[in-house]
Formats: sequence, structure tokens, C-alpha cells
Amino acid sequence: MKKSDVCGEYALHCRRNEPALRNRVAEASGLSELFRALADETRTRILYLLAEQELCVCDLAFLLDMSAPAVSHHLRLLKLMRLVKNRRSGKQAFYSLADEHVLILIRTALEHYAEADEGRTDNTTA
Amino acid sequence: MKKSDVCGEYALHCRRNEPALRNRVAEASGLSELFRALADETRTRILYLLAEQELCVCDLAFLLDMSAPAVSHHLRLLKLMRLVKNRRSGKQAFYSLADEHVLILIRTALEHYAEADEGRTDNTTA
DNA sequence: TCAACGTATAAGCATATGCTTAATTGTTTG
DNA sequence: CAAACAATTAAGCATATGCTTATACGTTGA
Repeated sequence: MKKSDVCGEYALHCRRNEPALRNRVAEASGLSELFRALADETRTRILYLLAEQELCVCDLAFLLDMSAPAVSHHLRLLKLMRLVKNRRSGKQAFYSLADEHVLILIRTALEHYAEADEGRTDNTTA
Repeated sequence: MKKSDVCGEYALHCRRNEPALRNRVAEASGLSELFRALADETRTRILYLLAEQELCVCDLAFLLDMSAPAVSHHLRLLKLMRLVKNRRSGKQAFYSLADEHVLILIRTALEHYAEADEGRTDNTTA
């Protein structure tokens, strides 16, 4: 895309603050990676379950009514993003939350969700 | 999937706490929807930019070096999730953050990211 | 009212994501 | 060592997501 295609290249409101804004773009780099790990219903369920107590793969498979491979697959991603940690005890692998950031994220999301629903009384608009 | 496939159906650690855990599964419903809105690099960039100042579509298109339709498409989703709001001024539509939840989410994610990177000194493990 | 411009929507395509089944690894126990 | 079991990994397929281009909408100003 050519920059000249937008807004005639002169009437931009961002121009006077452009350096700061460019910084923002750079700083946000990689941010979505973490959110992508949270962007799946199964994974948020897993995290919220682990917030209650440590669980093994088969526990999760049972509670979520899913196959063990599917759960394992999700846990792998969550571990990669440092959202969960695990310890092995014999044949089983017990997973738990890696830190409290996950809780903050989930709690904030729930809050937002609640407030967003309030505002949705006039939901006829697009 | 049959429940009897997992862990022999008797040795589950979650059984004594099953009601609470089932509750968790239910409560987490819809949580991922919000995170999905944040699970895209372009959208996190947009939000982080709007955290700096109000901007119109063409500003964003310029700063992100993207087509206006693409930006508009993302803004639509963000608005739907109540993450941004907009006002019109003439031909232009100015977007800004809807509330402070977004900032908390982004800030927490950045924190987590920083700490996760620290722990990544021994990155030979899986 | 017509042309120009900023924004929004629609259709179509390429890639990404998540599940399933099947096979593999690793640990315990006979 | 062999069998059983929990977990993981791999391959394959269906769906979802994000971009592009083209088109439509809405406001401004001659």
C-alpha cells in the first residue's frame, strides 16, 4: 500500500505526535502472541480450571469432555507461552498456573465482559 | 469422546472437587471471545496506538501501513467487543479506547512477556 | 445535484488453527 | 523384559481468520 493513498498525506492528525506513535507500534510487537494463547475457549477453560487447583491431563480431558491429545496440544501451547507449568508424578503430568498474570488477565476480561453486557441494552445498532 | 477412555474413570484427582471445577468450566464461557479480539498483531497495535491518542481510520492506516478497509475491518471487531468507541467529525471517524480494561490487559500482557523472557535463559528445554 | 473524499461493507482467496485418529515415548508393575 | 497406562507427537482434514480488491454509503463543498 502506498502512503499517498491515505488522507492525502498531509491532513493526518498523527503527524505532530508521530515519533511517539511509531514507538507504540514497535512496543506492541509480539503482544498478540500471548493473547493468541488465550483466544481459545478450551484454553481459557483450562486456565480457569487450573486457577482452582492443579490437575493432570486426564482430569482436564474428563472435565472438558475432550480427547487427551487435544488437551495435551493446548497445554503445550500454554506452557510455551509460560502460562502454565507442570510436574511429573509417575505416569501423570500435573499442570498448574505459571504465575498470577494469568489470573489478572482472566479477571480483567471477566470484568470487561460484565460491563460490556450492561452497555448492550441497546443492541439494535451494528 | 467417551469418558471411560480417560484415566480409568476412577483415579481422577478432580472428583472430590468436581462441582467447583464444573462451575469454573461454565464461568469461563465466552471468556475467549474477548481475547480473540486481542489475538491479532494489527489489533493490539491499534489499541496500543489509541492508548496514546484518539486517531481516525486514515491515521491508523498510515501508521500501520495498511489499507483502510483492513483497518476498518479490525475496528469493527474491536468496537463489537466494546474495546474501542468512535465519534464522527465530518467525513472522518475518530476512534479511542472504550475503557481502562484494555490498558490493564495490555499492561499485564507486557509484564508477563518481560518476565517470561527472563525465564527463557535456559531455552534448550522443550 | 454532482464530484471528491473518508469510511464501511462484500466477495474471494490464502493461511492458520483446532480437532481427530494413529503412532511413539516414557514410566510403572508383573 | 513385557504389558499397561498416561502423555505426547504427527499427519490429515474442516473451519476460521485476515488480507485484497471492488463496491457502496455518507458527508462536504462547488
